[in-house]
Amino acid sequence: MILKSQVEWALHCCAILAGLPDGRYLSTKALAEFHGLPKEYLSKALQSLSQAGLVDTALGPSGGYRLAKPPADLTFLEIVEAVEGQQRTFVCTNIRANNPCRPKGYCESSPCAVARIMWEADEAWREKLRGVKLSDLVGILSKEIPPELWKSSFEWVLERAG
Amino acid sequence: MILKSQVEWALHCCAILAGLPDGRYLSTKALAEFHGLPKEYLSKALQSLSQAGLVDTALGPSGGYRLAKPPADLTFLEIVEAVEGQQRTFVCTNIRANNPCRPKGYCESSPCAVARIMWEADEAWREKLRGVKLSDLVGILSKEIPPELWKSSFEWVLERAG
DNA sequence: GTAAATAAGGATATTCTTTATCCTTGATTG
DNA sequence: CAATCAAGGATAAAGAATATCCTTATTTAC
Repeated sequence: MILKSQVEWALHCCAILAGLPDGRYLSTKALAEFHGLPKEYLSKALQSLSQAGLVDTALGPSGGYRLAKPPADLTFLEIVEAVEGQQRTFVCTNIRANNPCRPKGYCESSPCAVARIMWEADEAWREKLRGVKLSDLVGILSKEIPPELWKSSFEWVLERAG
Repeated sequence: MILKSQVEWALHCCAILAGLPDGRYLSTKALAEFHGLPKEYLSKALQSLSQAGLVDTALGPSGGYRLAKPPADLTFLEIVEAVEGQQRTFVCTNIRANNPCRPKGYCESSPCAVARIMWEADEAWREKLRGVKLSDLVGILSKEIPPELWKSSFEWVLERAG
């Protein structure tokens, strides 16, 4: 059970978009080049973000993507779910229903106890991701990335932002 | 990102094995029939439990599986990881290393911040599963399952336990 | 107005994982 | 000695992830 690589891509792209000056857009091409990713396939991940309403888009030259809201209002969970979907990691196929001892027509009152426990773990995962804002990530990165690299990356992006 | 169906199977099978009297074994055939699962493939899941040391096995007629330790000492996490593996759900491919602005030979001091955050969420998921014992599941089931069904299922199992 | 650049998205292909099924081997029981 | 079992190897089918290619409509810059 492994998350799509697009999740990683989307998170890194959002981190870059978070540094974009107001009103500017960054294209798929620039984001793909910056991260060394296949442009066409990265585009699918960005489309997922767009469909989820997390980013705004603009067409034409100088078009591209920008965040739809401030980084402090954008959670990891939103980004992860936009790409990965909202489905739970544990799917209950209700195998207890195959119990040969069950009376015919017997009907469960509630979801399977196994599923409920697994879903609680899922929820703990989501709750953790819900508690991390994109701005938190940017804060960490700004401390960890050497100032020169931070600056040159910022300039690299600005040169390409429409 | 969805867990293998074998995880569900393994959890339900362990719940059944938890009710087995001391020293008795239950075969793959019986477990498959009870849950309506393909015997050969369920066998792979049970082999995973065996390899992880969570169950003991016995060969020959009256052979099969039994828990290797008391249900109160067996966690959901152990069962899930035995089948699903211990790999994290988020794999960091270190795409930051593709940043065209990076000086050559530049080397990261620590794992990517994005990965660290995602791994914390993974750990929250694991921690939740680590906190649930197989005996907790049995306790819930014993309250939820109608007494007659509980009893007839127990007898069904006993008839087939070697 | 026109050419270039863009997002959106449909169609297709490739690779990998999951989900099986079948068969052999060696051990155990009655 | 025949039946039953776990273990595990080999193989196949189905589905998901990972791409690539192409068309369309829109926007910008000139």
